[in-house]
Amino acid sequence: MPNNVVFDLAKLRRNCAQCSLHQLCLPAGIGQDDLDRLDAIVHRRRPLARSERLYRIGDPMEALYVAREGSFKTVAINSDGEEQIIGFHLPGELMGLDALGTGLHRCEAEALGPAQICEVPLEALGDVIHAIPGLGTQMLRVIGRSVARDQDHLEMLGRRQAQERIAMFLHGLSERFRSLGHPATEFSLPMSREDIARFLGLVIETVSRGFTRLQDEGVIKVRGRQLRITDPQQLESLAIGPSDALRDHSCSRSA
Amino acid sequence: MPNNVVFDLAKLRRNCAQCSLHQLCLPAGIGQDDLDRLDAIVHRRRPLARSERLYRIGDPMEALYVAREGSFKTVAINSDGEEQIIGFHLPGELMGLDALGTGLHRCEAEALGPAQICEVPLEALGDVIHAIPGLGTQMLRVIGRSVARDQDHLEMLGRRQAQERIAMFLHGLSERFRSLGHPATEFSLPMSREDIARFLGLVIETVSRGFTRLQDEGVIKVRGRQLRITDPQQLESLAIGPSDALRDHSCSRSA
DNA sequence: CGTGTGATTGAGATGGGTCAACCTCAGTGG
DNA sequence: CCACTGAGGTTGACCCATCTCAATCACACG
Repeated sequence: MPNNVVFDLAKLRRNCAQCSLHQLCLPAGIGQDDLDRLDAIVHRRRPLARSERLYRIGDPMEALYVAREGSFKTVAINSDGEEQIIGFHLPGELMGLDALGTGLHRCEAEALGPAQICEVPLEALGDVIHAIPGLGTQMLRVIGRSVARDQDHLEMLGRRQAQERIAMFLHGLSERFRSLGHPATEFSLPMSREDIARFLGLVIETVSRGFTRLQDEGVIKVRGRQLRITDPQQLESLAIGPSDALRDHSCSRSA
Repeated sequence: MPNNVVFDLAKLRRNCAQCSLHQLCLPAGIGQDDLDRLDAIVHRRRPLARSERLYRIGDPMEALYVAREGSFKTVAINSDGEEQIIGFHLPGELMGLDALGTGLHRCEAEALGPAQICEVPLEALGDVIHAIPGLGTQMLRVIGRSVARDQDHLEMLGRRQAQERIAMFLHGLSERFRSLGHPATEFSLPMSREDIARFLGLVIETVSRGFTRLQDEGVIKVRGRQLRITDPQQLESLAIGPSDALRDHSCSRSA
């Protein structure tokens, strides 16, 4: 694979520019030197197959990972074997922060399909953070986004009805695809219904019924994992501020 | 109150040693110089009264905060005004990470009772992190613990029954009191039933019933906010691995 | 053309939400 | 000293969203 190192580096750099690492290294107008230094420490790993794991619960933290191709899920498993999906990670998104606290991973990261990743070894990271001004701040920002996502997730599990959760999930996924440059209204779900259910704190049948209902309402069109959002507006209003949406309707009629 | 500055600083340092900042600055055998430097940037603020807010949603991030006396809650409020409590913060625990991502706070931090805090101004923090080797790593560790707590919370909201949630909550609170050097089996709840409900993703009546039921089962004794854990063992087995506990019982009898 | 895995659908059971009454107690004022 | 008041907490009755259990479907794969 490393048949041509120069070519490889160039390709890597191009990739970094369009993955979440670009938010980690580029924004403050990073120089070419620093960029090279960063590129030099980023490892690639052999491709992963579906259901292969990047790390398991209890593994010592060795690196931060970025999905380069393919998607991942991070899963927490409690004492009685129940799984809770903590997050899904599309190409360009970060994984591995769960071990920051203890140095041991508390989740599993599992490929949802064939995948490739970039890996930033932990010890190298410390050096580079010190060497490149602003990188530490940037990294905090990336971590912060991850924290924010967890908190949105919390809010969703704490207060929302099944149907709202499903709408929020699809809407969020659509936005993430959009920001990756993929079509936002037609894509294929990288994860199973089971995974969705365990992410949303629901049971698979409820997810299935929710999809069917959204389809009956003309909001989406699903067939297996293939999804088309036929009424993005409506999906959005179901997702953000469900009662707002209702209020909007009634207000605009009465006012 | 700041009648004697020298005395004040000494007191502050003593306080830092026993609050979560000690995990942030002391562990790698930090020198006296660095400790002084850290002490110098830590602000105190005037005492806060019950229901006063440290920051509000949308406020720019200015500092990290540590509860010094009294407890806090951090609350997310969604589009239709529903509140989800993201976390409770006992003395020595950190607040303010929620703004790392965007630089704007996405939660409110509100004092549950009379409280005092220490404050680490953000810009000073950056300097000190660079100046004190190992502090950055330590800070990542503290952040990691906060992430871990959010993920436990997620797991709880996603998969657990009301009664398990309540047991987990009380058990976790008890552990935190223990690690603060307070009695772990008898304490007063810093938050209302309402707050507990909104933290657990339940309604207040369910929390109340849950308490009553735990009391009927002889696990706790509650009167208002005063709580005694009469059977810590049983509480723990309800909290961690509910079905394990059941399995244990039946196994130990049959095997 | 079976066989298995994932998804959908239906029917029935139930945990916990909703609504409403009531209790407890601290604070206040007569 | 007692009655009133209001906020927080408890309890009960009812109901519904979601879970459970089970049958069926869809489709990929050997």
